Amino acid sequence: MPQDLCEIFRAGPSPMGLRFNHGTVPLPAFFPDGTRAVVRCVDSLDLEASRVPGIVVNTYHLMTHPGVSVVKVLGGAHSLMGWDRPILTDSGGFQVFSLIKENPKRGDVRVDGVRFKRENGDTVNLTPESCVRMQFALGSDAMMCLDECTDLESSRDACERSVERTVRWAKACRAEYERQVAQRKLDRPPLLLGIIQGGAFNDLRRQCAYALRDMRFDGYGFGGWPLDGGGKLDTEILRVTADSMPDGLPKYAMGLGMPEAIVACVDMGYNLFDCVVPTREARHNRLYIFNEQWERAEDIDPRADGFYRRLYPLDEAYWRDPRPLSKVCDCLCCQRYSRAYLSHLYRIGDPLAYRLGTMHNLRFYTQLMGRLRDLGGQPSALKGENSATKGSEDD
RNA sequence: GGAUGGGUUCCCGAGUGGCCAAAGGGAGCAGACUGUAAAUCUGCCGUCACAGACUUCGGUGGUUCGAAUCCACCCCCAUCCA
Repeated sequence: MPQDLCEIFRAGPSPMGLRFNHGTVPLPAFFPDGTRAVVRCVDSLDLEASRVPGIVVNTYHLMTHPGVSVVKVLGGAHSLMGWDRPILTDSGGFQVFSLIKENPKRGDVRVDGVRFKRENGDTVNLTPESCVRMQFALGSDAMMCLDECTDLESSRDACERSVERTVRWAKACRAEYERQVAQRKLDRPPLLLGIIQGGAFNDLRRQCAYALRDMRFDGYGFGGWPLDGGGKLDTEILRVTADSMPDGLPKYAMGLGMPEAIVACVDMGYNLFDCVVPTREARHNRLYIFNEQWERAEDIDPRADGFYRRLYPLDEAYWRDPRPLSKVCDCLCCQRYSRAYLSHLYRIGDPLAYRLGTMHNLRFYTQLMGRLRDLGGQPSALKGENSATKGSEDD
């Protein structure tokens, strides 16, 4: 069983980290989204410089461009991207939610999977089996089961159906996964994580979680959309779901989130995160900085009020500001350039602005995760370990 | 000196008699962004005592109930010919 790959939880009181085929990652960890095999505006050296421990890519989007077979021919996603740290592959289930529910013309959900309609008229099918096979072909370190997403507004009927499908698909994913592992004779197979649905209904969440636990996945994800229309987090449903996941395995809060949401989720037991916020917002003139009162990285306290704020580089206040974005940050931008220069780059829309901004926001997130580990409550950083620490974000 | 095409609100640029304070871009300003259809999207964008009024379409006169739109002259710009 791949269960023993999760050394984090085998190591007793001093856990080590989540072991992937491409390195061990101390938890809690944040993986930025590189949906289409690129974390937008930065390359893999930039990601390493930002101490990013791993990334998430998307099976559906890669199936569309450049095509899974292309990625496979090029040696998998790691080789394609020149990235040798862990890659988690998302299944594409979320795209049912974000693409098809927004616009039903883009496809439909069926009993045995999802049918996407491309703009050129082609249709592509995503089934639990094809989804798992593609994630193997991509060279995934950790793959997600195909699921059907709901949100807080979804009706009980819709959530029951989503749980029913998600569980059935999970079972099919599990079976296909076992077939692939046997067929490929893998001695170190990737991780396979199940996704818990159930919308805003506590009992459905538990029901889904327990059904998935029977399939003994290597970790569990909170699926769905735990935010209301105003962007407010439903902490109760997150907590109920976290509590229904087995301890000692990855608890992945998919798609979350804002810094304060991550802190709250870590306190609930979640230890793995991904989100587009740091990268997208860097491209949208929003940079994250820790409280400016703090002089050193060790001062950062993510549980303090006002532990961070957003800085808008276009703001006139920074046109002549010679200071770095943040005193406590060691990213390329903060080490080398002033707010004034960055502001100028944003104003003229130079791609360098987006690169530096993205690197900075990513470093903000990796620093945040590092501090959360240091301050405990969750398995702390892997310190002093030698060979397997290449995913570590710590200095 | 001659010919032709032009001069529109910060910029580019539609508009050739009323439905025009004037399309559409851009810039500017203000928001949004949470398993990325997102270097994107939304709103505002002549002035004011703001369900109304006032001032704008190179200038000055004129025609008309009514003109950015028609006429006359003038001033600029572009290209071409001498």
